[in-house]
Amino acid sequence: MSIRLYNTLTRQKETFKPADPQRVTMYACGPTVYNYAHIGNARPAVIFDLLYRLLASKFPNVIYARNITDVDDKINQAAADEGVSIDVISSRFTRAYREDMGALGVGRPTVEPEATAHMKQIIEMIQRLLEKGHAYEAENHVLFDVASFPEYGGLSRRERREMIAGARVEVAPYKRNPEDFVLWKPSGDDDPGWDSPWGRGRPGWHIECSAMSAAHLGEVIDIHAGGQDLVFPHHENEIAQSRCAHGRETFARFWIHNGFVTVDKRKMSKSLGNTLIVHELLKKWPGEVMRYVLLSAHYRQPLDWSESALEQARKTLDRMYATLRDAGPAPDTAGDLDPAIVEALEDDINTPTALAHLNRLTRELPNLEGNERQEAMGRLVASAGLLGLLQEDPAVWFRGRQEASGIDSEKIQALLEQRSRARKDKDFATADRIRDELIDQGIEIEDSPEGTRWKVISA
RNA sequence: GGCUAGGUGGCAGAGUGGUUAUGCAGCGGCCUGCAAAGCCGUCUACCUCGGUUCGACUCCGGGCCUAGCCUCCA
Repeated sequence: MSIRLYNTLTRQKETFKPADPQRVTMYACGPTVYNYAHIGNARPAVIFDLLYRLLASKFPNVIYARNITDVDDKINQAAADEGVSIDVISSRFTRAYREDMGALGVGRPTVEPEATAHMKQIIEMIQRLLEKGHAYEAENHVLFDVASFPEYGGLSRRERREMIAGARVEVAPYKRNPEDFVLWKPSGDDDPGWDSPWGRGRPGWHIECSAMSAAHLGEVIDIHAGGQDLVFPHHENEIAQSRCAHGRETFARFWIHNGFVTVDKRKMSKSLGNTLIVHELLKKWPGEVMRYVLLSAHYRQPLDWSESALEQARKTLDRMYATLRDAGPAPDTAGDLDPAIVEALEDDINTPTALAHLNRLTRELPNLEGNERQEAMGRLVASAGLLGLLQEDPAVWFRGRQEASGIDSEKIQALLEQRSRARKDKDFATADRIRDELIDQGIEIEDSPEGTRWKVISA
C-alpha cells in the first residue's frame, strides 16, 4: 500500500510519490518563539511528527525540517518588556517548545533551522527576486511584486481582485499594489537588525521559510505542512517567492494543512485569549493523554478541546495499559505492525480509525493464550508505537500518576492492609468504610487475585 | 461580499451506495461479601427539502445552521 494524502493544491487525496524516493523532503512551519506553545500549536507538531514516522517507515531517507522563527516583532516586544535581548527570549521558548512537544511524544525533526542563522540566504533570495524583476524597493522596504506572478492565489484559490475588495487593512502608501508583501523592512535604532544592501533591517515573515527550505531541502520539496490559517497569505506568499526566485514550476508538490483546535467550538488563538498552554496542561495531564486527544479526530477536522475529552482519553489509555499489565510480561522481540492500523494511517493519516483498531487489538488480547497472546501483545505495542502511544511500562504509567498527585502511598498501603484484615474477619462495614474514605480522596481500589491494587482517578 | 470546511446515536468521532466503526457514558449478565476493574451482551444515528437509483446517511441540486480564511495566528 502506498500513502495517500489530501493535497490542498488539488483539493483531493492523491497517492504520495516522492520526486526522489532516496531523498524525501518535508517542511513544516514551526513556532515563533516568544512565549509558550498552546495546544493549537501542538496539533501540527504531533500530526506532522506522525507523518514523518510514517514516511520514515516507508522510505530510507526522509529529511524533515521544522523551522524556529526567532525574528519577529512579537519577540522584539517581549524582549523590550523584560529589558533583555531577543535571543534570551527566543532561546528560552525554543527550549520550552522542545520540552513540551517532547512530553507529547513529538520527536526532533531532522533539522530545525533558525531564521537568525540564515540571514545570508534570506538576503540572497531577496536579491535574486529583485534581479528577476519580482520585487522592488520603496522607502527602505523591499516588496514582492504580486503582479509579476500571474499564478498568485492558486493555493488558496483567490482572485486578486477579490482580495483587494475584501482587504480590511490599510494599504501602505509605498506599495504598488495592495497585495504586495514585505520581503525586507528597515529596523529602527532600538530594533534588532542586520546589514543588507537596503540598509539595516530585518526580513518579512514569509521569506525565511522559503530561504530555509531551499537551503536545507532544495528548491522543490515533496511536502510542505502547516496549519490551515497559513494557507493564506503565508503559504501563498512562500510559493510566489520560491517559484519566482528559483524559476521553477513547483515549490512544494504536496501541501498538507491541519484543522484548528477549538474551545467551545471557537478557534483557539492568541488574539481571542482562549489559549490553553501545553506547559500548564502538562502539570495536570500526562503528555500521552494529550497526544491521544489530539489524534482522536482526523487532522483536517476541527478538534474541540475539553476536560471531558481528556478524561475520556485517560480512561481509554488506562484500560489499554491495564490490559497490557494483566497480560503478563511483554515479549522480548518487537512485534509486527497491525495491517489495519498501517492502512488507516496511510489513508490520509486517519488516526481515529487507527485508534479504533488499537482498541480492537486491546479487546482481543485477554481472550488469547500462549504464543498467540505474546504475538498480539507485540502487535499492539508495536502498532501503538507508530502512533506514539503505549510505549510506557504499564507499572510506570500507573505509578507516574500517583507520584504526580503527591499522594502518600505508604499511608494508602496501611489503610489497604487494615481493610484486608477487616475483610478476613468478615467485618465488611469497616472494610467498606475504608474504601469510601479512599474514594473521597480520589483513590479507586481494585481487588484482584494478586491482591488489592489502587490508582488515582482524579488528577 | 468572496473563498474553504462541516452538520452522524447521550457525548466525542470514523466510514460506506444495500452488511458491527471505535471510545466514553447508560442498561443487562458473569465475576465479587458488596463494589471496582475486567469480560460478554445491548439500546439511542446519520440537519432539511427535492432529484438520480431496484435501493442513499453515503451521489447531485436548493435551503437552513456552524466554524474558519480574506489582518498576526498552528
